[in-house]
Amino acid sequence: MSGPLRLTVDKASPVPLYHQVAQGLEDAIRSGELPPGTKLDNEIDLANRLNLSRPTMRKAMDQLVQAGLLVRKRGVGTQVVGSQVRRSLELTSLHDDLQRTGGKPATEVRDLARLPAGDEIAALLGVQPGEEVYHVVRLRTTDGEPLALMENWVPCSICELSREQLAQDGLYSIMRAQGVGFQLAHQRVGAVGADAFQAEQLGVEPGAALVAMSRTAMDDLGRPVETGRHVYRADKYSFEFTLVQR
Amino acid sequence: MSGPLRLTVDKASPVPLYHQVAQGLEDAIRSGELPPGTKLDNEIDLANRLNLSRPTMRKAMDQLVQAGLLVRKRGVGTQVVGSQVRRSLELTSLHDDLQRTGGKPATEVRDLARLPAGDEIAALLGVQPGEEVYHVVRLRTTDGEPLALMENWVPCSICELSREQLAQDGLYSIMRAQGVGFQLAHQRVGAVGADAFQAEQLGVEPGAALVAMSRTAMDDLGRPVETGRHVYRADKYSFEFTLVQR
DNA sequence: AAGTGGTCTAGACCACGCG
DNA sequence: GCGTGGTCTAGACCACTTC
Repeated sequence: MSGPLRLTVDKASPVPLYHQVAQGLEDAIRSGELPPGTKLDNEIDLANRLNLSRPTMRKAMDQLVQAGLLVRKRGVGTQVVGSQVRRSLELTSLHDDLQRTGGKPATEVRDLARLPAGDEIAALLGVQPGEEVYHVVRLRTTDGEPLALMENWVPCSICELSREQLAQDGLYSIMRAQGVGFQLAHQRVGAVGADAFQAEQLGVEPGAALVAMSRTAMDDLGRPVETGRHVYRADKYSFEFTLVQR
Repeated sequence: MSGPLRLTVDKASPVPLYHQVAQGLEDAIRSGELPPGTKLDNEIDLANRLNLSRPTMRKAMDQLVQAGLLVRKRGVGTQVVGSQVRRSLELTSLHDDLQRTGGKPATEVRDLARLPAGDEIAALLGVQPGEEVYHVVRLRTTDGEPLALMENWVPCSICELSREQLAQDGLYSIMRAQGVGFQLAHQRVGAVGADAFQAEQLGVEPGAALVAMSRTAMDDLGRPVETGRHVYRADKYSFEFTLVQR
């Protein structure tokens, strides 16, 4: 591909240039304008054509390599990954994981309580055992079908939670609106057989396989602000991601 | 932390400077020399102290931010993430995922055959239906305990496989030794109830929850070179990873 | 106002793959 | 040998946070 590749950047925009370029390239790839296997022009030409410096151009391409859309090879060039399986699984969203499934999501609050943290939860949240934490249990449904049972703990010192908000807004939205700046999260994904309560809530047989996820999220100072354990119906949910060789 | 932080770089080494710095910082963090919550000096001072340019210093720190070890905040500074849960789960290894569990891993080859690709496998591998592919079934054990049942497909045109090699070396090692350069992989992780064969092989009850993983790996030209479906005993295996807000 | 990270530039040299 | 990506430099200006 040495063709035109209509792509423009707005140097006056507050959006970083490398981000504009990355977005434009990603759109071109996902739209099929740059089909799988297409060879891109070299970095310097591309940079010149957009009136950018090479480091800026490279930073844009770095993002797409990281996302698994481009493949670079020294001495050869850069190509669009040759596969249909590309999909959009960046793993970067710290928002609720369920947005992308389509359908009509709804959340029912099964429990909301303030209670003293047990040893395990206290350790995960980096607070003293006995310090008050919120305990939240929610059932997530799409189109009326149960999808996930979510149990979360949040230190009461960090924000305020109410049933009304939780039914509407998602835990992360509520916390973010109160000034909690999420930065990173550690996750563990496995499988577990449904216990009686989980089976009843999710509408499956006891012992049925469920996807189990534990997560601890941290704010911009690197301190834990939320931890949770979710179980998902295995027939309706799985985690997807892209690994990149570094 | 404005202390010395003994950290040196070797400008003559073939190892990139930013990688040396990232490695040194990571070691200092994991060893406890830089405890959770420690505030680092600013980027310019650090760069000067190591006789590096700021972009190089930043690139090193970028890696650790990406790995979830550091947290940056504009106008404030950079800190070591405040949590014990840090762990070493970069998700970067395209090697077999099982190395890190310790124990004595062993692999038994349950099947190795050349057969024409079905529609689904052909689509995943980007070959014509009916083209010959290897079908590999292996059982992975640690300390004699079954851990995973692995089923893989590889186009015969890409490399040669034998039972002897497979019992010894791991699929990826064999393929890499024959010039296949892995670059990225798409993975999907979920849960599934064990069928009769899986239950027998893994030593669990039929219907027991298993961790299910599907993966398609691609070479440096972005073409699929391997696809597989693995099931793991849920009590012995889970996937861990770190999400970073971008 | 001062200090921090976020972005960007315009060069440079090197290592690698290929013809 | 040539073209490619990989690395590195020495600056610059801006946006944001804190005091």
